[in-house]
Amino acid sequence: MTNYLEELNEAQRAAVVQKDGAMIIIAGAGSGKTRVLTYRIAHLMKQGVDSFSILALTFTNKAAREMKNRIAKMVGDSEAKNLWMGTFHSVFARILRSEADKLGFPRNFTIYDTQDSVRLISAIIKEMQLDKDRYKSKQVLSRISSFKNSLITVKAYYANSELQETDKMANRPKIGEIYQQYVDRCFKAGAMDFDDLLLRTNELLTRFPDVLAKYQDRFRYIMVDEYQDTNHSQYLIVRALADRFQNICVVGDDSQSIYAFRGANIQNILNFQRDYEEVKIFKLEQNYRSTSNIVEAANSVIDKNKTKLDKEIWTDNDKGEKVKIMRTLSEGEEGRFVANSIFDNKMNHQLKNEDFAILYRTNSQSRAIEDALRKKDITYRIFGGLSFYQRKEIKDILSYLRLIVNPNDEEALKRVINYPARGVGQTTIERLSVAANHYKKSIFEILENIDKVDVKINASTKLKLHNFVTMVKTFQIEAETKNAFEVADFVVKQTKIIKELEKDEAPEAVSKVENVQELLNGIKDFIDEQNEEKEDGEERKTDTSLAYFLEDVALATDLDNEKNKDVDSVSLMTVHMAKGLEFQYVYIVGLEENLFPSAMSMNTRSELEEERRLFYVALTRAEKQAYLSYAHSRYRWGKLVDCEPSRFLEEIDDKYIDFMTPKVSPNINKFINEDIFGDVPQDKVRFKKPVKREVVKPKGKQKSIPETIHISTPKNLKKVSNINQNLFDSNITVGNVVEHTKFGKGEVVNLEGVGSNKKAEINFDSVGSKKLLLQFAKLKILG
DNA sequence: GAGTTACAGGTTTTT
DNA sequence: CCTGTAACTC
Repeated sequence: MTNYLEELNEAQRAAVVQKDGAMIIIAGAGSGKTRVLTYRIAHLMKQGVDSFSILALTFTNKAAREMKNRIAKMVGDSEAKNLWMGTFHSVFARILRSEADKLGFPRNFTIYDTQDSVRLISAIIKEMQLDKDRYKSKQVLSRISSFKNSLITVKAYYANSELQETDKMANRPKIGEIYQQYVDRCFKAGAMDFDDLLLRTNELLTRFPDVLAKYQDRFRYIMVDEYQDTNHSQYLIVRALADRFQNICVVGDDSQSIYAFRGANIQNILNFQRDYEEVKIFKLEQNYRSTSNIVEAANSVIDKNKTKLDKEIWTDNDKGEKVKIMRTLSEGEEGRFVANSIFDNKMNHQLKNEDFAILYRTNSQSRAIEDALRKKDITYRIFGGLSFYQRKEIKDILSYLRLIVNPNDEEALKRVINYPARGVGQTTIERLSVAANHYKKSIFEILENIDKVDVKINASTKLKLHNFVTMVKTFQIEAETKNAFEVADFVVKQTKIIKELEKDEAPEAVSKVENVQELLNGIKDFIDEQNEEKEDGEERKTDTSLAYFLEDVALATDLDNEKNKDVDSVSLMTVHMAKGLEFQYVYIVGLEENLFPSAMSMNTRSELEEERRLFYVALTRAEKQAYLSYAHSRYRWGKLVDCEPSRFLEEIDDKYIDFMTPKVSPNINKFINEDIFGDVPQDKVRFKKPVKREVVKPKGKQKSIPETIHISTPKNLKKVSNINQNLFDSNITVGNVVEHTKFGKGEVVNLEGVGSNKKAEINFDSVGSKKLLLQFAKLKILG
């Protein structure tokens, strides 16, 4: 091991060598926080601290993995392996598994994801015959979630008249009852939701002093990364565990606290000094990541926040280019600007795709960007959004696997009891659910005893249910001797899910089959990894591999997904997902009022300050250059809305920014084609009667854009649609790969005719060659 | 009970 | 825009 301490600056080194006691590291963006954390852990071990007694809690599993790898390089694989490292959720899920029986949960408890929770709450609301418009399941869940994060149990809720009053005033007096039902049903199903993983850990540590003592004794050195984003529940866990030895090191940056919406409490970091004795404070204020223009620009924005810890971020780095701001007319133009700019920068500076990131506030913004990147042939990768494991076809199979591990898992059961269809309808499920509540058993237990319980179900349905139970039991027997991959493969074959998917002739169905295949491959990879670890001496039973896999899946983030990692691509993600990452060139798009800052978060000062921190996080991801863009109009729910530039743009000190002038195409037709109609969905245009098309007059200097563009007056509305269609489709050339709503993918092999008679001969993968009138065919150009 | 269609309604952000 | 659900038919 080289002399790693010399690689650190003074402040960093001081933090690394501080061994005992409570300490807080205030780490500004790009100040080498990860390095300090990893070196500190390695340093502890070098000083003789047992690796088994170090607990490091990170924000993502990816961060934990990377840190572990870096430490392994310093202290060796076998030692690094013993470290307890991971997210709060994954570390305490592991601990809860081994202690589950104390809380009355089975060891193989299921982890409900948000979708499972929402479905369960919907079911409860329905069963209680409440008005589902007044009790919106998502809102109810988030209310319950906030209770749990504040450690307010059902009992505590009923003891708190203020909370009940709030719900009464909001016209939702039954929240407590729903909460009660929800907790009961989760318990009966042997399931914990995300919040339970923390809440139940608190319960475990409070109710069982011996368990608390055990883990206090084990974790003699505790580190928490991204402390500013911990919620009350997490805060209490940390405090309980650290109470005995008080060797607690928290790292964070109050300026980067962006998770208040899920219960994060910024006070945790602001008050840390009050919670422990003799807290040592370290401030990492030198930024190594970004140019000084970026650092200063970011500072000038975050200065507008009132609530913050005192610190001064500075850098020795070059000035670099100023932060560039680009105004565009539409989201389509914004996309093209980004794509062109990436293309140019790649050429001019010999960069790879992976040097670029495009960040946005909401996932739905990715679409326009994707289209533009595809047209420019720039490979990209989207992080977040609907994750692979949340897709219907995947969740269905996972539900079967979940049932094998835990047949009481009610949400899994309800998903698959009639998929593929086996004649068990809604009424049957409702009756079973009523019976289950009545007997205080799970639905599966009712099914097992279907002949002994009093439930109005006819004989033929009973037989079907019986067969279903037998099938699940067969799977369980398989799982006793086979590994997760073999079991999953068996399940897919037995249930004939692939055949079911193939019945569907829509083009999306093909990719569903592929996804199922991919899931199986993923399970196989997982098994291989497990086996590798086992060879290294770690014990792990094969028969639990399925349970482990499911846990992994439940707690994995999209960032953890290693798939396609090696393909050089531009990264697209929300600003939230980008926290902790860095890129040479960063594009932050959609800087408009009501979008960023979000319309939902402008009501209070603290909400707005969080949005501002979010913007700060976005800006400080950039190493060399940051581009900010906004559009004058954008489609929201299929409707064109006008936008105003974000207030955050004005908040940046002028010294650090440069306004870019949009390129104006000399060819006015091209302009019409691309900028007015290029990104308009056809069915919307039809109702807009664009006889005379007003073009928004851009503010500020703008060269030769005419104020009004005339288009030959159409005879009727249908014609309008055709004109647009032609403009739209005229981009198609021979060799293009296109997608048709019915026939799927195909290649354009020939074009003939003009105007509305223009036809394309397309060789479709699925149905072979077809000639289609472009006027009618809805084609999407893929490349 | 299954399958199809029509329609409402919903978007921040995620473990 | 997309998804989930209600209504309707077989």
